[in-house]
Amino acid sequence: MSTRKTGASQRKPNASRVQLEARIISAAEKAFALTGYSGTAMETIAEAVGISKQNLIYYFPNKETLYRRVLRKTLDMWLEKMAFTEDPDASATDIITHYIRGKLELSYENPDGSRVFAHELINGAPVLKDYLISHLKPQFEKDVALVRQWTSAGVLRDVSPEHLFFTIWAATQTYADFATQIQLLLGKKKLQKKDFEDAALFLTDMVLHGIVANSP
Amino acid sequence: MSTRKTGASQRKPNASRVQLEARIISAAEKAFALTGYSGTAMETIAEAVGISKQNLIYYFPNKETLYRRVLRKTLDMWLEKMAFTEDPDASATDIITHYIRGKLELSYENPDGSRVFAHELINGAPVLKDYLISHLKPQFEKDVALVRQWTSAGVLRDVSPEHLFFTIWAATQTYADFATQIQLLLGKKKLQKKDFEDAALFLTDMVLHGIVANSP
DNA sequence: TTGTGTTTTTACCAAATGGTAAAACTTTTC
DNA sequence: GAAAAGTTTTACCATTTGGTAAAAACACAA
Repeated sequence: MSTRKTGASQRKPNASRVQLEARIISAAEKAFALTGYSGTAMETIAEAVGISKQNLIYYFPNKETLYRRVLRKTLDMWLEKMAFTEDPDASATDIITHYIRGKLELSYENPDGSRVFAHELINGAPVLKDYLISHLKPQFEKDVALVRQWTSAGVLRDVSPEHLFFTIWAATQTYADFATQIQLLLGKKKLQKKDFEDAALFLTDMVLHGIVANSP
Repeated sequence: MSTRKTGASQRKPNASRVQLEARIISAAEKAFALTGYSGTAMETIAEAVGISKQNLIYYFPNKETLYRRVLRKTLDMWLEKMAFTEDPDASATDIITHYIRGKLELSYENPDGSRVFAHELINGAPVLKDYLISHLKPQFEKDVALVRQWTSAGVLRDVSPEHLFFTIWAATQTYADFATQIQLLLGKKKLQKKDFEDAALFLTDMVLHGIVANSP
């Protein structure tokens, strides 16, 4: 009874388990984004949340579990928006424009998720490999086929659909992953929405002019 | 002849020492590329070279020294080839084509260096920040100015030079950094020269069609 | 109040890690 | 061939890290 809680860690009085877990995942994402899996200590994450390491382990029994949850959260977000083939009536330019903007929005809204993903990929995707094969690849092949159709129909010039996707992905993710470099070169402290808007304008413009047949 | 006996530490650049250092740097590059700075243990590097950790420390007194050497090696390579403004008589399309191919060659020849660089940037460039400001930024601004001139001269359409560079950098580096993903989606065990050639053809084609004025 | 399930804290620990100190061994130089 | 310089090995060590075990504190219903 006399043992008072030193106000060191201010718990939210009504923080439910789910809410706390969300806070943990968010903090973990930030940490993994910065230093990758092996470079991130459980204690660092716990500190960021304001709980003890052992308490963190109570919620996520080990580091890998937490890491997988973080990855899954990002991937779920991505799958939601990364769909390419959606509206069969939309034009190729509309779909591509929408796709580029969607990916850029993700980089803007969830840069840390993008960075965790980048770490994982550079690492050789030890955790994500299976997912990439089972989920990303089929989607990719479907989208590639659609681009090929556009080319057959004379809407697009004859370009490699695969490399088109690689380029769009790279160009959109770079604003999250390499934000430091871009900020520095643009002379800004932090990338603003405006910068992402500029990027979207440039990218859609160049890509469409670059691949659409008979473009002015 | 003249070997002085001044008590000062006088080491001569023994050939074997230089060779061993090169092997160490190469192994360290591979290791840092995979797991980043904090995720890489000195012992892992030593094992890869085939020497003891203490012996490694004899050559590189601490991890940061080794890391900086690895970074510097890559940056030196990059600076050599990453020059944009070179021949004042070359056409814009020639220069851009050459630039894209050069960057893709670097990704092909030194993917590990690219990955170390990627880790460092995602980390917020704690070590490289100064270098980026002092070396990369001036070069960048010079190149941006040149692109702007091309636009003024009516050679290029009015596109953002900054974002053009960001896109080219991202698109070329992705073949090194995210090789795992690309391999997987292309269904290849390892990226071959052919794949980089395809990437070069696609990228130069799309970029030039995308930004050159009056392109067919 | 008390019993029960949940959450947090306290106390440890074994393994890994970056690094020091110095002995032992090898090569070079005179 | 011995001193000097250079290299490798051996022996440690303090700290960090992921993780275990269990006690303590808390929430809440009967």
